[in-house]
Amino acid sequence: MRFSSCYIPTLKESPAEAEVASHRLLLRAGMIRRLTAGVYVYLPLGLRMMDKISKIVREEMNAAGFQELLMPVVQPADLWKESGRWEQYGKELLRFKDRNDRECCLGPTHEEVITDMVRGEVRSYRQLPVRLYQIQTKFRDEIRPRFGLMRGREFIMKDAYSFDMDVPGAEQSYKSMYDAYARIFQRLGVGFRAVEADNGSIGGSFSHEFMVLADTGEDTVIFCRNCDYAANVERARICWTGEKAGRPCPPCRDISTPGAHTVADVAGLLGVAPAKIVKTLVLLADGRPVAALVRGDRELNETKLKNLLNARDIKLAAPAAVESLTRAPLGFAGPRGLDLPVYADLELQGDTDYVTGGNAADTHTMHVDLSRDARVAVFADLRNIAPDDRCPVCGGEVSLRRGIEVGHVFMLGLKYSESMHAAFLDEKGRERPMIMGCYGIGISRVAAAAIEQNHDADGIVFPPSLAPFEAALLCLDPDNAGARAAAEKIYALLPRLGVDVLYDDRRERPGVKFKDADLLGMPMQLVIGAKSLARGVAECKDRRSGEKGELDLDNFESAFGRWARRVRDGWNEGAQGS
RNA sequence: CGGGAUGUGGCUCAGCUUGGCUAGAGCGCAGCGUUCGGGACGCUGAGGCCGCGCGUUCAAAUCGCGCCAUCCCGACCA
Repeated sequence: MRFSSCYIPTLKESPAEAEVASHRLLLRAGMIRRLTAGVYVYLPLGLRMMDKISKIVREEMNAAGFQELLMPVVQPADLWKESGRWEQYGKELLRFKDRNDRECCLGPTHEEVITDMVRGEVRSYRQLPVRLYQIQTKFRDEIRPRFGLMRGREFIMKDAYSFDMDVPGAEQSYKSMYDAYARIFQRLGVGFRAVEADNGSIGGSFSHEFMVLADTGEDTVIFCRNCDYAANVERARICWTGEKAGRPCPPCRDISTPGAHTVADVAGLLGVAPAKIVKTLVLLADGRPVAALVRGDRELNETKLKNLLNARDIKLAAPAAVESLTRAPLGFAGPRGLDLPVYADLELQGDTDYVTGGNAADTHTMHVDLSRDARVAVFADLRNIAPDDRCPVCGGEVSLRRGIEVGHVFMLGLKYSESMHAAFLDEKGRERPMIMGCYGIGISRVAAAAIEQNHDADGIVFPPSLAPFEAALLCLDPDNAGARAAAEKIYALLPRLGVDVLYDDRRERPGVKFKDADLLGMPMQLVIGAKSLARGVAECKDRRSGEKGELDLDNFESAFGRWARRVRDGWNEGAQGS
């Protein structure tokens, strides 16, 4: 493509709305524009990038034996009522009525639609497995859209679904998707980890997330430094190997702690370690109040509590509710004499003689032995894993890193096939539910994550596999007939070598072209000007390493071929993953 | 939904505290000229319901109230 005829509105300055690198650079490079909160236009360059990603995804999906189809964005409410998610999904599901007053929604995912379709066609085990995917626009009315393409409300997703007749078959489908995902992210040149994850509102029996490691990620993942255990913190099991404390402690005593609302306040005032304080949190599980206890230096994991209680929804109680339930202002709740079901983190069994809230204003209680002084319903794993914890598999040391969830594979089991009656007849003529899996990749989010990982002070540093163009060709002196002719010749040649090129033929000053080429981040830069022409060469620059060289114009094709291979190899060596 | 911030030409921002004359700058855009290897320079010019509404006032970008939008921090997810 000739730059002069392209719509690539680059920006010299960063728009104020963009905070993180990928958002800023996508805007500056003229790849996206915001239409409204969390909804973006993909400009030509941005669309080319999406197409590059989609192409790789399609190749790997097809290779894994999945077939592409395309499902509608608008879906009837009936299907969602059947699966039970019309009530479950919450406000993220954008609902509306059509002219006939029928309830509809915009598809945030397609389990219902595809299950409905498959159950209508598939009757026999002979027709299984069915393995399908699509690349399509999704809409989720997110509470807080953020960071450009990272968390949009409207976004592009690849979603795949498998229907198998038995568990081994379903596991085979799951495995082939898991492997395909690893290949996809490797080919896209992003550093990633596959981690165990919670299933969330999709449901099912187990799942893995594919995380791109980046400090701006919204998730935290932990992985073992010794074995290959890796998990989302939401999910990471904690192996508490301590002994149950039998150590007796003195009787409880209330103590005045005016104004000490936080663990830090109490620790400072009483001169005790945060680990000797018990945090008492009041939550509403499906509207029912419960208390959760964790050590003062730990964080409650609400997902674990939600799963333990089998609750649909869990949230911290509002301050007013806490006050009426504990008869004390926020910050002074304690398990002693509390008239609520109390759930305590396992680790709290390891000691006695804790400090807790006193359930009265400006009061804490010392010398608390939870098994003696409180009625704890269950001790369970309820907290987030921390850097000082050990790997639940091998006991090794763990690391915590931030990550961006770009893919998620779910073993759904019977969740949808039972509620929506997707069944088949097996070889003995018995009716059995299909075993399902579903698998998502956030195509637009991958783009953001890749840029988050690959950029520098000058702009984007695109991995070749998803660069809108693999090469930039700059003609610095378009008015010089010789330079122009040489550039045109290269421009005609590169596509024949399988390299798509953005040819900057604009009548702009050289500085403008250099800046734009760096900003747009094409992996290979070629420069032709009167100066280089006089030496009989085209200059070349590897965008990533910044390494410069010269390619002989007389022998251009082979010189370019060698250099291009070096640039690509540099990326392949850099690619990592697990 | 709670907390914080912001809203002034296409972009980045000043002006608002202490109301007052024709609302400014840089970038970008158009024309002309000089330039021409890392976002040039000069001259000329176009472009603004100062987020919207109501109010206070002789007078509002500026003060008050309400609304809307956007961004950031916490509960969801690809």
